Amino acid sequence: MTDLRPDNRHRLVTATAGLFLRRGYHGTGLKEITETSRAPVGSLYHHFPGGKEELAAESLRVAADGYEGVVAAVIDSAPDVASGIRVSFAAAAEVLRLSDYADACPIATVALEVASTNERLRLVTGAIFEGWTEMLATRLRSAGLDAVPAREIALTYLAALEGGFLLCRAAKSTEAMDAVGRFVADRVDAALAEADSR
Amino acid sequence: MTDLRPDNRHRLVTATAGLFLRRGYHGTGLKEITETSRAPVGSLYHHFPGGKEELAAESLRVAADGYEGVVAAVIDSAPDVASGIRVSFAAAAEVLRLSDYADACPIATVALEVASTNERLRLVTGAIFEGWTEMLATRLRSAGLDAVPAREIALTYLAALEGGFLLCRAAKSTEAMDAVGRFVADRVDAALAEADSR
DNA sequence: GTCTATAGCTTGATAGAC
DNA sequence: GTCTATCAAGCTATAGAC
Repeated sequence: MTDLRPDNRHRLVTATAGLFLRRGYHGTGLKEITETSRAPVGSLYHHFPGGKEELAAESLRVAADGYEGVVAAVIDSAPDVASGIRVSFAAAAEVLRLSDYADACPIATVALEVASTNERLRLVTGAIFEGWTEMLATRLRSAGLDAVPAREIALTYLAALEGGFLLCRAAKSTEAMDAVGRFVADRVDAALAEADSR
Repeated sequence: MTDLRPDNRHRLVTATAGLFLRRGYHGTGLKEITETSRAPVGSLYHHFPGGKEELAAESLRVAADGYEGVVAAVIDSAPDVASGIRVSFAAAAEVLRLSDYADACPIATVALEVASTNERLRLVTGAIFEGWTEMLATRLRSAGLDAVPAREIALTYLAALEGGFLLCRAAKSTEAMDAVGRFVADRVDAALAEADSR
């Protein structure tokens, strides 16, 4: 997990993303960031003149790109979208269990923290969720759904996954993720069956 | 919104709950809490010897009880559970819009912040979500569902609502809540229809 | 029980040598 | 670009008068 690259800027970004995942925005101090990335404070302010906020914006975007890539790969490696979605929920539950319920969405905690207090970061998180939704909607359209139901199901998938992460972390149990996974995958099956029958 | 009771302890709790809603746990300082509740620091530590953590635990429980009461009242005032659930999603979207996307779940932000960093508060948030799930499952059982599907749908309802809050706040749009509301309510309709036909 | 003052530490940010 | 020293302001918590 530790970044060994001799590149302060890169290590600052990955360390920040990792700390946000478990501690959130206000729970992560610059001291902790510079310590775990082994970069001096001056280096942080050289690469990110906007300070913590600017570093946070870039870290969120990088973490989001990585997460989107992983989810897309999981879905695309399945024989069809519906089973890909089913597998992605199972994988989310498995990662939660293996990480003692720490590794969940790299954006959600910060998104809630900044939603009403930091407009710049709120826009960053909004754009990330919009990008994820579009990634999913694209795959559902490729499977035969019209644009409107594809977007609706994509939003429902994402909301269910995020709500599942929240309930599972609070309970230290994967029961909620298992329940929402079944629900969403069944819905996708039904929507695709209906589209095929036309 | 401001509490006018001449009771320091009570005002501390309600002020804390209100601040957590918009700023989260680490984003809320004791200074802000004592200022908005017009209670001195000494009074805080007299009533809550455990400091911020103990005050937070009680504030979360009080806010959760209030929220559960409102949701239960909304659902119970509808002619049946399915339409009650439909109305509750519409009400959540309406409150979001009216509050400029600030008034959402009073627990979620803190729950994510503490999930991997504060075991005592994590247990408090876990118990709250469990209580809400049971409140919903009870109503679904009363409507005719068996215990297992009732619990599954209750968990899905809650996860969808929480995920909807997250996406709506980040986007400053109710699109996600509208989408998940339709999906969950339709699913409840289907489950109840199947139970009735037996 | 109420309240003020303040300790002790950490925070985000800056200045300036190298 | 890198790094250290340091700042002012914030934090949580405590002491002790009333």
